[in-house]
Amino acid sequence: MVKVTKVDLSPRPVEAMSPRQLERRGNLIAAALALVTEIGVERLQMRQVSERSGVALGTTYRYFSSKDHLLAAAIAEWHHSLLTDLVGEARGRRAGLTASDRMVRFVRHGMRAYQRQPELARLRVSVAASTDPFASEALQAMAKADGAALRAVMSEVPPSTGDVVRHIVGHAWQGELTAWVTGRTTLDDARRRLEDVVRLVLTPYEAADPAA
Amino acid sequence: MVKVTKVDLSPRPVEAMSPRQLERRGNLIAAALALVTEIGVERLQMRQVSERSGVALGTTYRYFSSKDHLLAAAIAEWHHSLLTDLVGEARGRRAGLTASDRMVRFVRHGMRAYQRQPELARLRVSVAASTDPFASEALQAMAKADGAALRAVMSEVPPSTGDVVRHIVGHAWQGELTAWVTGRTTLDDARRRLEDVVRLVLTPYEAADPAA
DNA sequence: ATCGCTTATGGAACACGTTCTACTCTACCG
DNA sequence: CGGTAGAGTAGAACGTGTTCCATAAGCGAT
Repeated sequence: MVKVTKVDLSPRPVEAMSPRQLERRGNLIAAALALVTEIGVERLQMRQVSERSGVALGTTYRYFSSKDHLLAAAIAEWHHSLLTDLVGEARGRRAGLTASDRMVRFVRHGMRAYQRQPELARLRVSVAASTDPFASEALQAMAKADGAALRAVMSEVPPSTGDVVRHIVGHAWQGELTAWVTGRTTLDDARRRLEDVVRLVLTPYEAADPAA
Repeated sequence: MVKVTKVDLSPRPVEAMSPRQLERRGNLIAAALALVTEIGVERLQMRQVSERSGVALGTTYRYFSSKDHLLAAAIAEWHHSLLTDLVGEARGRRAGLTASDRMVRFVRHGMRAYQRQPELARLRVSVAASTDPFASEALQAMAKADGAALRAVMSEVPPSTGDVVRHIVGHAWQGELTAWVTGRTTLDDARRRLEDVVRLVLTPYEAADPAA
């Protein structure tokens, strides 16, 4: 008798994984990140990732629905730790700076981080348009973390417009990064334009009481 | 005796093509566009495109360096005609509207066009991150046309800040489109947010003399 | 310990973008 | 005209993401 209904082979939610499985998952992500910084997204192959993390190729697809999904998880992880750094930095020098100044520093440091790891910038860009639902989910989580970080940096901007401002900065960041890694602009121009955007959109809050 | 240097097989510039070649090129782009709207980017295959346009597969690659290049050329063409429409529309109702209002209408109509052709929205998004130099070139041209159109719609905004505003709107547009086609947001939310962005960034010019 | 289920493994198989090969066709130069 | 270079054609071949299959572990319930 032949099995009529196939077993579900799409990735299980992370929360439902055993420790052993979480470890495998972590290894896959770590291997992907390492390989990306070593040889670049373009040359990264799923076969390498699974080999390096000691997992069979087929099994990799039980953890990540696609290459995009794996890459999205990888960049999300890195980006998350970057954000924590940046927020920590910003928190340190809160006093005496306007929201605009703090935000400019924030994105400047962020851009520098990507400058140091251009392959990760490429990774972020290459994954941003993925239509894999699991990858989308990971990207959405990343955008949410972004939003929280930006909110922390512009505490004095009221939530209503702050929301819009966050989208503006987020989109501009992504857009300039994309333009850079695809060779449509230089990194300096991208950085400059992103800072211009921040300033334009935050100058109304220049005069807000910075001591508040 | 074996040939040591291969013949150059990268696409020749459009200006240097014979009429016969321009026609083939046009057929390829038209076939690609038609197929995208019929079956979607995801299912489009180079073999189909070349078959439908009566060109050998290998030859296709003498006109376009990659699938991305072809798709970029295709969406650029469509987007260009969309822009012309939108600018025409906007020109018609110039009187009595602020830059902000005109721009809101502009992006609203633009979004509606993509709503009517969701596959083309997907196409635009899927091609935006391409690293193929020829595709990049096409995208850069598209961005330039975008800029010109936006400039036309916000004639009363001074060039210095207008430049930044154009980048903001352009990035936000692309970003919201991306979020939509990847299922991270609904079309309504995307449209709303894009309009919010436009308004936030153009309200300083609300008071500017609309009769100017 | 043993059944019975799920999960993992190794490797073959498949799909589609891209490249290669051998051949034909066309245009032009003498 | 005949010969040659370039451009096109049909289709095989190759690489890599993804899927499939047969088999082997892992592991909770009896």
